[in-house]
Amino acid sequence: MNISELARHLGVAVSTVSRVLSGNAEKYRISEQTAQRVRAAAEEHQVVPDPLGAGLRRGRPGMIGLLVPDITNPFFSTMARAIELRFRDTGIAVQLCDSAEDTETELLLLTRLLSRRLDGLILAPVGEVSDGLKEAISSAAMPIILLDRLLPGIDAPSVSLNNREAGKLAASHLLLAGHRRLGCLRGDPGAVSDRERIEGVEEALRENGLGSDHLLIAGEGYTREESIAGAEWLLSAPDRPGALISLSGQGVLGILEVSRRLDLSIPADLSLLAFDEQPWSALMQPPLTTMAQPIEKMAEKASALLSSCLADPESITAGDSAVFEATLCERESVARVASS
Amino acid sequence: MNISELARHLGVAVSTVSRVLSGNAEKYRISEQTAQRVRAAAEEHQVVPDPLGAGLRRGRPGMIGLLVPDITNPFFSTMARAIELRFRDTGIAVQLCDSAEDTETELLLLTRLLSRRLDGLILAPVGEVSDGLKEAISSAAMPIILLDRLLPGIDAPSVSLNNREAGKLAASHLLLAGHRRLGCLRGDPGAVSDRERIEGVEEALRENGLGSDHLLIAGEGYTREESIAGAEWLLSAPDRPGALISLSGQGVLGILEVSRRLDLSIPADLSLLAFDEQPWSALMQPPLTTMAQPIEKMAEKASALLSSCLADPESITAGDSAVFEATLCERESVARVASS
DNA sequence: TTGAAAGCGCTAACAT
DNA sequence: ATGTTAGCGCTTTCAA
Repeated sequence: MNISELARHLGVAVSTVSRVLSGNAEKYRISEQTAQRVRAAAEEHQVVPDPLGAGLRRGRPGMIGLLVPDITNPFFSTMARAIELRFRDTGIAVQLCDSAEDTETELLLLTRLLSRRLDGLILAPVGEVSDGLKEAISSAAMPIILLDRLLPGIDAPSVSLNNREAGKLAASHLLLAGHRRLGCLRGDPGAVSDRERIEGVEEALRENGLGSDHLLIAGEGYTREESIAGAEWLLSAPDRPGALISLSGQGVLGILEVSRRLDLSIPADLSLLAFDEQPWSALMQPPLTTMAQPIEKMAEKASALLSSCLADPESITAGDSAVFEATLCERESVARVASS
Repeated sequence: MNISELARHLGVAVSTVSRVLSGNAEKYRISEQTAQRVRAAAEEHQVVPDPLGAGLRRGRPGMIGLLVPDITNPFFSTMARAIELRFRDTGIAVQLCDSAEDTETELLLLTRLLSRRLDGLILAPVGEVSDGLKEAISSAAMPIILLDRLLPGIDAPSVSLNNREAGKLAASHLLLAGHRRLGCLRGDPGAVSDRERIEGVEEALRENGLGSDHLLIAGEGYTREESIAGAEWLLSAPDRPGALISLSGQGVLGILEVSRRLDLSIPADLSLLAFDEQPWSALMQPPLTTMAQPIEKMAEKASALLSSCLADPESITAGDSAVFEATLCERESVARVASS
């Protein structure tokens, strides 16, 4: 049953029912008596205004899009949950899309999402900027919030980590422990976030009077195979780094697998610091030292930014972007060594 | 720009544009020339039929709902990804909802999803059946596929694991290794899936001439705290089991944490077998013996069932439900002991 | 305080 | 092979 039928059933006008069920009874000064009657009948017959009709009329479907590179990554699934929860109360649904860390898929999905005339979009991009992506985002008819990995040259409100500082913090921790040769396993070589983290690492090295010849970088992607390949390269280098930083949450698994294969003991032979705190981080042997991101807070902030845009599209600009700080979780995968 | 404007722009009827852009050019014998012209113009002006209008007219929004208990659980996020991918090509979007393993939230979300008049719904329930849930599902106006945790008394097509057999397989493995006292850490005590797994365990015990006094069961939920509490109870029992089965993917983390705290070494002091293969399972110390579920295949099957329902609601009944088998991944967390 | 009616963008039945 | 048009369910302006 839809609201017109309900209206006929009650002998009132559709508009009255609409006003009551959309919570505008007060605004239109519907008599308390009528309102009650409508609500009761709606309850009884399980009548809810069809979002399709309402959306069409309003010009907004009451739905936002969420495009992430990998919902399987705890980082993004945690965000997805927080975002859905946050918008639930507003009566706004979340449409999920997963680009599988692939830029082409990402562009395809983004285009579709944009053509769906959603209320807005939270985009956690793969990280590489193409002309197509730039074009799509800048010509978008809906508010877009960038999440996690920013896109240089794209001017949109965003929520991200202070990657440079996080990288610096990580490297400093390793340097302070006496390490002098560092290795970084990154995810996507094109992603700014990883690049910024590496810049932070380099800055820490510099402050310790060390040049970039003390830093090895590898990694061509986020998959298990790519992580393993990168880790292999790092750990079989002639002058093997004594400490590794995994710049992505998944990368550390590759490092662990390879170090086991090469019979390198952590932290005796190799110190390890991994970005992203995971449920299993503390349960590894040894427990992993990690850089934790305030995932929920970031998701919350992204949701808040988008909410503001929905209320008033002009209220938020790229200037309102938020940057969060990572925190070091010291455990036992980093060993103190005599600095040579 | 919408299709009416485009039609005016081209000097053709809206219906023509509609027919071309909905891929029905052939069916309506639109001339190739006109079709080309429309397609080109649509491309140029980035015109896509508004799903809201189309959905309203068709009576279907071109969207399915996906309600999971915890998108943060790799089991469900992997499924979510597979499902979204599968429906992407059909042009059907996926609305994500997370019930946070809470039955009340679940019912609320389910009610909302049902009132959204979606094309269909894939429901991975928390596991407990309430009257409200039963009522909601049976009176639903859209096809619903149950995923993973079934609901007794609810007659809907479903995709699940052969939990009984999986439980039996797990227990047999432990018994064959010489263990005689087993412990199970379950998630939700109300969920059938866990109950069936436990039945399988009991069956294996029985076949080995052992009564249920050889089995300890604990666990009140899926959170870290609940897992730890359950593990603590199991491991501090007077006659502590020599082998534990984690019935949920997360539970094993609780067991690991508690066994470490109690200074129990795995597998020397305690054998461990965990349901669900995780990216980190093989990288634990020792590598974990697990029961792997064919997640992608299950997601694929659920999608296929729902697709069939969308094509013809009558084509699928509860009888078409699919049951998958788990496979044992033998690693090193189970020790062979002298059976007493 | 409530009702009538227009129209959101689209598709499909009907008309030509 | 294409055009005309009704109407999907709703909200909101205008009228009373």
